[in-house]
Amino acid sequence: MEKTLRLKTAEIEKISHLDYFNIAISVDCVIFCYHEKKLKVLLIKSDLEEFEGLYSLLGDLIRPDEDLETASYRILKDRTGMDDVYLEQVQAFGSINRHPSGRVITIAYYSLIDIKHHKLQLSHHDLHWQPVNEIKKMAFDHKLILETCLARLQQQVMDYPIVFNLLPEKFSLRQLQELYEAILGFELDRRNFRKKISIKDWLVDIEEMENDVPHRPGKLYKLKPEFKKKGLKKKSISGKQQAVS
Amino acid sequence: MEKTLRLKTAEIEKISHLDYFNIAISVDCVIFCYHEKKLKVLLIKSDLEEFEGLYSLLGDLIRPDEDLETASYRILKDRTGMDDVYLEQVQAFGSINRHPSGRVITIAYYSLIDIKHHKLQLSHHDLHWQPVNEIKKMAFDHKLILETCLARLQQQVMDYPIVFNLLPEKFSLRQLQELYEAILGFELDRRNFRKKISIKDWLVDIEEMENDVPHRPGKLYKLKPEFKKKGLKKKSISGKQQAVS
DNA sequence: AATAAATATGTACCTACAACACATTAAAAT
DNA sequence: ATTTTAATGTGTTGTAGGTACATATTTATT
Repeated sequence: MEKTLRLKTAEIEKISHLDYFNIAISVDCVIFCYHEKKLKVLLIKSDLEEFEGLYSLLGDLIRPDEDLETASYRILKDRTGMDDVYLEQVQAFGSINRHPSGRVITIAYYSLIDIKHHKLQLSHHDLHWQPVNEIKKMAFDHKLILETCLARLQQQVMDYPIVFNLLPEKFSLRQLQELYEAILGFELDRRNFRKKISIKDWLVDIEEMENDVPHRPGKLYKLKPEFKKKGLKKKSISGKQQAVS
Repeated sequence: MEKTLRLKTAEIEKISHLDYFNIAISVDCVIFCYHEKKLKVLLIKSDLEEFEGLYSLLGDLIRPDEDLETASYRILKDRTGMDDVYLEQVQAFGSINRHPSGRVITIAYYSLIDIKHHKLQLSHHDLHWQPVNEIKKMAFDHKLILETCLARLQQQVMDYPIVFNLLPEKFSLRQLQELYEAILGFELDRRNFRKKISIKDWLVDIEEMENDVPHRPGKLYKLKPEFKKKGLKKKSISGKQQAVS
């Protein structure tokens, strides 16, 4: 930041039309949902001719009056009508030629939304929920961004209670396990999964049973209220507290 | 990226002097070293009047012809003369008012360098190695950035062989443990630490002994060659492979 | 030769995880 | 009404790793 440090406001204005400011900054959102037992991502058809027929993530340039999170939430709100969701920054992507029309550095976020709570104008906007494991090619470097965000989600999913946006209020352990399998991409042992989850102490047994299943109904659970919404707590290292200052 | 998507090059030029491009992008590097049994960070005295007397991280605006990593390595090279180091992106910081002179979004990297291998012009440039646990206030939001990067380093240090840049080629297990304690901020049990490290299988016993210590000398070790330089491998989840496509 | 201080290694206990088996319940089929 | 089916719910065992803790060994110092 040294060079920037030395700039007074007047100087900033002087160079603001120079090359340094010919870099645009965007936010791209990997919006996950869970539908038909699959993990899906919200995509939009690219209308850049370079990427004809390909889909891209939802994103937009950052506006001067909004910070990064605000920009991400704006995109989410615009596209899904929802803003009460889990959202996390993953990484910045800044290869020189990642955007064919100019230099654009993008900051990737992922979020998890309940497909039932939102009203998409899917018909209007070339918007499309695509199962993640069926995606082959995407516009820009968005395939890489998607994979990076998915990997991050997979890392966090067992440690933090973040996926409950993707399920209805009340759910069975089977539903939860199927969701985890969709996210992780492999099958889990039912007994071990239940043990793992019960140790976490994230759920409340609400003393109700499934009633719409064609077999023995399972118990229904809710996420404990203290974990609702943005429930990311950092794990402590080695059981002890770290100290910075 | 929808808006960006729709831009042709000509359109980009048209709006390139508008507000959207009045955001500057920088890279800030948290450069760690290990010296006198302390974890230290390379800082530079701020000469912004708003931050008189405070230090800031080393950073610079990103140039149009370089990607994010290149910019980080440039800063490292300029400031320390070294480019053969571990470097990792941590997070972007983009609060609206984080920079008093204008809108600057910054992408934070951290790196680990061996203080003995570099030639700083400490006297010239107001550069200064500051122990991390003695830092109280910094310019901009750099205290937050530092803490975020330190937390990331602390997360990774036990899982990946990344800290060996900070030690001489040959080192004893005691030296290594002291380094870990400096990074983590708390003491470790000697016997358990040695066990943990030996399980990792990162080190080679080079059949030499310390000879400059005023007590019983310990064995010396080297990092296995396959982990030299940038040795970050992602751990698999739950022992199985993930699949995206 | 005795002392001090650090190295080097080992044990016991507990927790977590993976692989695996069996009894129970409710719906569906006979 | 009884049997069958398919899922739920709960164990057990073996293994690996983590934490707490003790003892013997080696070198320099006194």
